[in-house]
Amino acid sequence: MDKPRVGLKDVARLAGVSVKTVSNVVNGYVHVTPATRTRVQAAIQELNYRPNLSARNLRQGRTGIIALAVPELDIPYFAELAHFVVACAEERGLTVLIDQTGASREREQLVAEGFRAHLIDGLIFSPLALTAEDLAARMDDTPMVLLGERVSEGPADHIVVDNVAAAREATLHLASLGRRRIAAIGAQDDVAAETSRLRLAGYHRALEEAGLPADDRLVVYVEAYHRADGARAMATLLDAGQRPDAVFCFNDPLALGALRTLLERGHTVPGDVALAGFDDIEDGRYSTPTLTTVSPDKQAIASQAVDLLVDRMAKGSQAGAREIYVPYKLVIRESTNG
Amino acid sequence: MDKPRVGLKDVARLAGVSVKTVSNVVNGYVHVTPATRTRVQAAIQELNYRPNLSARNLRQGRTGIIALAVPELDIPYFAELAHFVVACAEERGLTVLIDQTGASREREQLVAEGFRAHLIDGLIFSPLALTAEDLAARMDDTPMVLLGERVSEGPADHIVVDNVAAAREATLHLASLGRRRIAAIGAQDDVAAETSRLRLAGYHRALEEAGLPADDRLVVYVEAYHRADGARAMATLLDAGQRPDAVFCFNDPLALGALRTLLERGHTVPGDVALAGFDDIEDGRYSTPTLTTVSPDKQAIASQAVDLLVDRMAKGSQAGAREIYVPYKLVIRESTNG
DNA sequence: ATCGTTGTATTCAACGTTGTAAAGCAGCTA
DNA sequence: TAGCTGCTTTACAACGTTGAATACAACGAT
Repeated sequence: MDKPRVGLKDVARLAGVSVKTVSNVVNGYVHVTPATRTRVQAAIQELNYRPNLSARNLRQGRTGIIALAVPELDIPYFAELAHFVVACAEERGLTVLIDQTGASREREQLVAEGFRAHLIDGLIFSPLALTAEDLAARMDDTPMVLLGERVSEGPADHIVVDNVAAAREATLHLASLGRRRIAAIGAQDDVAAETSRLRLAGYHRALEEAGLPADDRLVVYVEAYHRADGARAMATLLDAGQRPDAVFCFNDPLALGALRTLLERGHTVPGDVALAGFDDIEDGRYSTPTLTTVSPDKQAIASQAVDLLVDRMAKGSQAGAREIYVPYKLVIRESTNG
Repeated sequence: MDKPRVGLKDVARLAGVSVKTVSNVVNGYVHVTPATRTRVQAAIQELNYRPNLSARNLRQGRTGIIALAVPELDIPYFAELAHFVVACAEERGLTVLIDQTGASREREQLVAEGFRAHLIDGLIFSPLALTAEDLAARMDDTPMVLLGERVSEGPADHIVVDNVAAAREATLHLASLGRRRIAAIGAQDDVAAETSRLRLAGYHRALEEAGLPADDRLVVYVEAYHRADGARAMATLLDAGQRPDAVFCFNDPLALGALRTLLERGHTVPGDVALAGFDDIEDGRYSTPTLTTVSPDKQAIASQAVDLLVDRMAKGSQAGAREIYVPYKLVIRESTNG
């Protein structure tokens, strides 16, 4: 009951040809007699031969595997993104291996350092905790595409959503409803929290443009971007007697958490408080009320990322760092339009 | 600007030792002089050497990679499961590669056929569309653990939640609230939809035990298990004038979709209609009302799956097919307990 | 002095694959 | 028949790694 471990060699012996001929058949090389081809294929069938990818990769120096490193798979945004990335990669004959960094700086450094070196041909990386220096100090030369803010001057490509503009647009939308006490949930202390900073900047810019005063008490800091954090943040606001008449949350789970707290305490949405989120995850399309949100084109993010990566894997580090802006749109739903 | 491609050879040359010695250092072999070890490590550092996993794997016949094949990553249940599997696998030094089958029979067959053969050491597979025959006909001998119903007599291990018992318990809970017209959303026509069948069986058993008549008009069939399907199913029920006073949905997204339709049409939950789901995804913990649901121990599912797989990868196909029941509990929240 | 023993380092071959170069073998033309 | 051409097939080496076998000291015990 041991493993036969069939290789080209075995197929070759059975078909009465050389190893290379079998290899040629497997790879669809043109100049093979139909007769030979048939015979070889029969042998392959009979032995249930499968090419050994490790060997092939060793020979070719490529593995056909790319890694996608995200903070957590159970954050819907990343799950949806992963879904698209896996699909895009497959179209291009690539396999995706998923790393969860848990948003820990240590794990992210490991990823950037290339601890998967030689196993992956490229890396799509959505760092959260990594600083610009961390990324700049990267030694590994595996091609990499970064998702999210441009945090480094290194030679890595970036796929970016214009967070400032999007946050501004969402906040202006709230202001356009006549709301004057517009809160923000999702600010972060962390030096590395670039995304948070940009969305906050957009929020502030919008307030200014709308002629509204910026009130620090309406900006709530959070640890993470889960529903629990949003719920807690909203509770903090309310407990402090700072009931806003609108809230811009820096992502959808935060908004859904905030929504929960509001409804739980008897406030109406959007009546008492209008609510907007960011990311357009599926949950927000079926919550009650449905959630107004900034909808980045995730399909575009995924396909651009894969395209850029494939390009860089092919050409080596020829091109300088590219930065690609992916479109987004503000989707207005019930939570601001009851 | 070409790739230096450093290997043991280069490190060896720089350190002035043999290739094998470097290999020994890398692998932490005991009998190496501290002096030599230091020298080699310095060389490794200087050249930024990384072991080539393809080569190592070729040599050892193992890759350290396992695959997790699930229908879709953007179904929260699978995303959460993937999260745990990736984490468990990592603890055991394994890397996870994720395949999305899209619940297509064709893709699932491909996975079962082992199109990743020689790339993965094992497979954790959550099939949806595959029939028992498909699985029985599997040629590939990569160790495999199946998640979900036992659909085959083959030599594969199964991790199972007692769907009948869980569905029965959820339905009985609804009955215990005094509800008499209890609907079910999530039945499926597909021959392969074993899970759906079992949950339906549990539902029927509960009705019987509670002395309630089974009414076919209260059982709604769905295409898939997304929120959209649940919303549509609920609309169908209501449009047919069959307003139930409780609904057991075969998973949480269905329930959340149904909830959306109910609220949209002005029905109260749980006042008019009590609602229970299955899977305990995060969304249900923050919806309004929060969702009563069957909560399978996902952490246990993941760790058991990885354990079983590791075991089988080690021992070859010694043991017969094992079947492991994972605990679940009914979590009662607002949607049945307003 | 000889023999093991132990610790350290090396050589060799092999894992399964494919690129390169070249050989074999037709069917031609001259 | 010799020489050419184009198709088909082959032998060989190499990718980077590690297990097995082995060489070489240095050591204590006989």
